[in-house]
Amino acid sequence: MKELTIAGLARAGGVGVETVRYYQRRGLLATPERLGSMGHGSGVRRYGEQDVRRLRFIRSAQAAGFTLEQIAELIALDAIDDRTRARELARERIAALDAKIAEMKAARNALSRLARACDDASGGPCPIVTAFEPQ
Amino acid sequence: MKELTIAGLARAGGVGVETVRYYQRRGLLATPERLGSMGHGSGVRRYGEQDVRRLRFIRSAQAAGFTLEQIAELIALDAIDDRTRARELARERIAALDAKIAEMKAARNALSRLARACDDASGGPCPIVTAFEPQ
DNA sequence: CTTGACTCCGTACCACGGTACAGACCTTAT
DNA sequence: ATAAGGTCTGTACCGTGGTACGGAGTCAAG
Repeated sequence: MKELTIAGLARAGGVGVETVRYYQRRGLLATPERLGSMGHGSGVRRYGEQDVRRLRFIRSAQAAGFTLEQIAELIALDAIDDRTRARELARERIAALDAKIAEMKAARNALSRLARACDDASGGPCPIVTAFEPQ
Repeated sequence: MKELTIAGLARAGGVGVETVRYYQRRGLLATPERLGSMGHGSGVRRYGEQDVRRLRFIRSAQAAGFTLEQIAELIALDAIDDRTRARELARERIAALDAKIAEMKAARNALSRLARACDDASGGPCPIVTAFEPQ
């Protein structure tokens, strides 16, 4: 069941070994017992499917704009099944995401205008600094 | 023409005074001469429309995901009217923006699904940690 | 002509999310 | 049995974009 070393876990999650350790320090990933032929305290830690899923969840939640602290909270909420708070966090994130998406679309259009202005008026001016002005 | 003090400029740009100074240190904003009744070197710096526009440009460009270093480059390009490089930067940013927008929309939908799943199945499980898994 | 607010300048510090060692230990292949 | 290469722990450091602070100077109103 637990066959991966930390490097395998990191690879499966698309992160570096140091990042896995960092997440452990932050309490986002468990730190299993070291187990080896020499009994307690020696040997190497092993990781399994659960850990890979957890790691991938962290990355996805990050992509959704959650901070590591919020992700820690989500994981804790999942453990105790606190749906009310989870919904609250999700809805807050959705609102923030919607705002950010709108902002980025506006920026995208401003840039598009800039590029077109540069292409078109091959003799005229290309005022970069005004490219973001409203209309 | 130049009537604003640094606090006025900061207010006009929606940032703090310390942020204006930081941008000056980074070379994004000019640092006009101090001028006062006591001649050279004394007095207070004054800012005008140009500075306000520049400051607003910086904020917009930031919203578009440019780093302060890239913004410095854009400003320099504007000064020397290097349209080729400006177009290049704009197109790179547009591509990055499109990718990011798509990613955020996906995240938004995943969260939306999660919230609905929580609302609906009032008796079943609310698996937050699985909400981001593919499909 | 003082008082209070603002400016200037330098330097220090902050959060965030890692990344990079060093030095000891463990495991595996040869 | 040994050498190569991965692991473990602790601590230090990094880039980005600010934010805070101390002490001196300056300005504007009363």
